[in-house]
Amino acid sequence: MPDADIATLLAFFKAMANESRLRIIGLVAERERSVQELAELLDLKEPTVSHHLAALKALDLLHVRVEGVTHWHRLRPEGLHDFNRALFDQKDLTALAKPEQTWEEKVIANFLLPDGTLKTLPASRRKRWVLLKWQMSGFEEGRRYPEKEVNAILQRRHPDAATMRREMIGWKMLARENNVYWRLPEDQWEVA
Amino acid sequence: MPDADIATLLAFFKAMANESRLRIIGLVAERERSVQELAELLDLKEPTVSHHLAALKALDLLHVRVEGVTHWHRLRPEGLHDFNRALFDQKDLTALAKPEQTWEEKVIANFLLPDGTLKTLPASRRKRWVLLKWQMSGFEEGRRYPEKEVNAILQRRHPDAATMRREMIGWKMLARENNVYWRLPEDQWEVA
DNA sequence: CATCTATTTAGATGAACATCGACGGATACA
DNA sequence: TGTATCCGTCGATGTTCATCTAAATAGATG
Repeated sequence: MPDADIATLLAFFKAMANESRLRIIGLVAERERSVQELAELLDLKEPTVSHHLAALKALDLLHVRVEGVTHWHRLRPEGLHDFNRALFDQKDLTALAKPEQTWEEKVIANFLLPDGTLKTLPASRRKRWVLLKWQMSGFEEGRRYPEKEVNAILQRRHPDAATMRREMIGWKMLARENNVYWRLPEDQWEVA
Repeated sequence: MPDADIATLLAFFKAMANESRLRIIGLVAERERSVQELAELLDLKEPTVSHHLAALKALDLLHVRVEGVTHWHRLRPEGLHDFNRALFDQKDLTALAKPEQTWEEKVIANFLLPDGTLKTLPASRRKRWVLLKWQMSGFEEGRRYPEKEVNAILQRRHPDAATMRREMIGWKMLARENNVYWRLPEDQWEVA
């Protein structure tokens, strides 16, 4: 864990903010434990324990050794120490204030592949609007774009340029006349 | 914080397991902040921020300076460091396993009045079994008890000695012959 | 293959809690 | 004394999550 972004810390704290999971951590810190052993000690049903173990595994806090049908779990203490360092030096702490990834930024991050193109166009009307707004950075105000150029710009992100173009016009981000397009001022864009 | 009991840690993690509170911590780590300033920065209403600040104050994580009607909050970093030490030293960690008041101990605690007698005999078969096991500490192995003495011992906890006596025999904790009773070895007791 | 055991998945339920609007208390200031 | 500002309390509302039961999976064993 290089630096502590708020989402990572939040996930960690949520995992620890539960008595059952805390006690599981205590138990698997001592020695290997099976699911049913934990269930017995905690007075919970196996599915519940399994659920908690999955949460801890998702944070890479556990090591699992499978022996037949039995799963032996033990603590990976390095996992905890990573979080420890991430949290408690002051520099990282004030950084918690900054990283507000807004909802829109999260939407974009979620649909973006490593190569910078979009996985899909979201089904949700509002998310599609976010991605269209985002793509408007490809257009300068005061310039006129022939349809071929509009398509080329949009296809850098996703092949279905026709849909994106049409919706951009619907939201009044782009205007068209005689197959020539131009960017409208941002304060005239409609909002989702 | 002398040593990390599970309840204290749990309270701390619950406080941190929330994005708004984490971001508040980041903001008040930088400098003093008023409630409305935080509300603005977090895009929340004042009552919500007030609620979160109360949670952090309850853990003694904040310092508040009142200036007229404005409350300036800043982080008390020592607060965080206390929790840090409590958690991440290995000895304390496995200690999380111990404070198990086990389920059985909780059952006993729940049915016990301050004077050491039982409120009632639990309706649940399994809980009644726990309380019978617990009362077996009144009997020594290798000794023989006339019925009158058995009743006297049991009535120290609850007046219905007959029921308890009968069930102890059913669970093979006690054996009887000719109205004389004796304690059976613990590994022969049946379990609920 | 049939069966048993250890675990996981899926879906339902209930409790805890984050957030809000409405209101009230306190301080400052005209 | 009235009014504006800042904050906390209260009650309502919707969401998140811990837990359970039922059922599915998967290895072991006969």
